[in-house]
Amino acid sequence: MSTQTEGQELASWARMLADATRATVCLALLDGRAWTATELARLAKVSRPTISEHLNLLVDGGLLREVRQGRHRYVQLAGPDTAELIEGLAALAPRRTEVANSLSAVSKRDAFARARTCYDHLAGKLGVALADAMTERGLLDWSDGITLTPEGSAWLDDLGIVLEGRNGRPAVRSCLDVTERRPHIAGAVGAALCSHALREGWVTHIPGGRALKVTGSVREFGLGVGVIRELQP
Amino acid sequence: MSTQTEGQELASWARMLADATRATVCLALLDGRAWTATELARLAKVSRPTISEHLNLLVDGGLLREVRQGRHRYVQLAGPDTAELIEGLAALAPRRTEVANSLSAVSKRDAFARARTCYDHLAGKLGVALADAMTERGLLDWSDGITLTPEGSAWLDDLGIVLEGRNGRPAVRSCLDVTERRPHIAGAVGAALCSHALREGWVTHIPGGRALKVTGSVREFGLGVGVIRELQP
DNA sequence: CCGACAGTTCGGTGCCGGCCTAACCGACCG
DNA sequence: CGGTCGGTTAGGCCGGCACCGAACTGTCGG
Repeated sequence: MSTQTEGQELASWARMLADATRATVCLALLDGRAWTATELARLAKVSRPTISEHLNLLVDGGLLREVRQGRHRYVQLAGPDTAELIEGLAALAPRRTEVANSLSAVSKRDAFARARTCYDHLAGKLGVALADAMTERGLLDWSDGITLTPEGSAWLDDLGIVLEGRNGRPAVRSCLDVTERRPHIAGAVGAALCSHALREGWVTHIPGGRALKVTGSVREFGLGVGVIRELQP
Repeated sequence: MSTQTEGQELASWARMLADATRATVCLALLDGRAWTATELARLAKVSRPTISEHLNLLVDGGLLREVRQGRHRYVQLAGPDTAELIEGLAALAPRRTEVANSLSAVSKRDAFARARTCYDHLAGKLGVALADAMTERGLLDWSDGITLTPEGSAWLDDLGIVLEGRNGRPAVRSCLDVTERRPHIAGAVGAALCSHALREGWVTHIPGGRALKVTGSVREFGLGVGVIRELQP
């Protein structure tokens, strides 16, 4: 366990993200969807052979998981833990001041900050507000890590939410929000809440990104009207 | 805020750690001390010109801070936040199964797991046990992030611990323990507790690493005898 | 002053890795 | 079956960068 061999491992791991193309891919994959190789090539503005090599590297490194279907190679983050890892890093990495000049860029960024998906759960002001509301109503217990209280479980039942097959995944996990810098809800419950909200139409995807449009129905989540107003343009 | 430019930033940041030599340096610096360039060159087994370039890169990148004194160039982690970042990454990076074969390696690793410093605070079983004990006695409040309760502040006073000049640093912060995978206490309080324990001789450095020798006096921290016995060889 | 020592600058070398084009394989589709 | 399209393989190019030795700057101690 010399510092040197440790260094080797840390470095070889960091190298996976130390390339602009690969980093772009991983960031894109944070939307939780499976992308095809060509889609990613177009996104990262490189040729298909190039993206192919990068994907090999990331899959071999265990960061990505792939599914071959016919002539397509679908690739996605290896799992929730991997997603958390990328998320965390992106949140930690010192952010250079980003200048949003054009009007459309500004509104886009605002929408992103208001509400979006983060891998498979809700994030942005919406995600943080949801976590706050749940805490306030005694649905979450933060005393030791973070857990769902009995009231929390009952609440999920009321909403008709069932946690489907989570193999060993923690029911609820906190995840540092990239824009808010405060925790929001991840884990199996986070995923279930997100898919429920989408299924019920409480939030809908804004095409071309991870940003979400928030409807008044999110009050079903126990959010106050004032909060909800802030989540809308 | 395109995914592409984000990728650039994440990548350029990750590149700092994507070299075995630089990673080794950062890991070594986790002990919180300031090292000279030559020491690091010897540790990483590279020439002095080479280490000089690496240090330039890390300092420019904001990961390291340097102090020039006479003909020496002392370098250390830029700050607590940077240390947390490296720590976090090292904890997250998938660990290959490390085989400790020799007897001395085993006992070394055990000592490291039992008690050590982590940047400027206590870690290992000791760190986690301390956090547990403080929580149990109502000195810490985990309901919103983590804070010191009034009882906690009083306890610090009793021990004669004063928090010196912490410019904007959170009083108490939780930090994921690399070996235990459970939180221990960092932040200004963590640093104060650590330096107090060292000053009082409750723990002492085992030469040649970050590992600590634990004496019975740590009961002053409110640890049970059973716990303390586990912390000793 | 004159060595000894810490660190840097400079030039040069070698290699690795990211990228491309061209050619190929295999799946799907009329 | 022939065309199209997604993906991979092969080969070659280029740039960057990690490294070193040698020479230089600057500091400290006799």
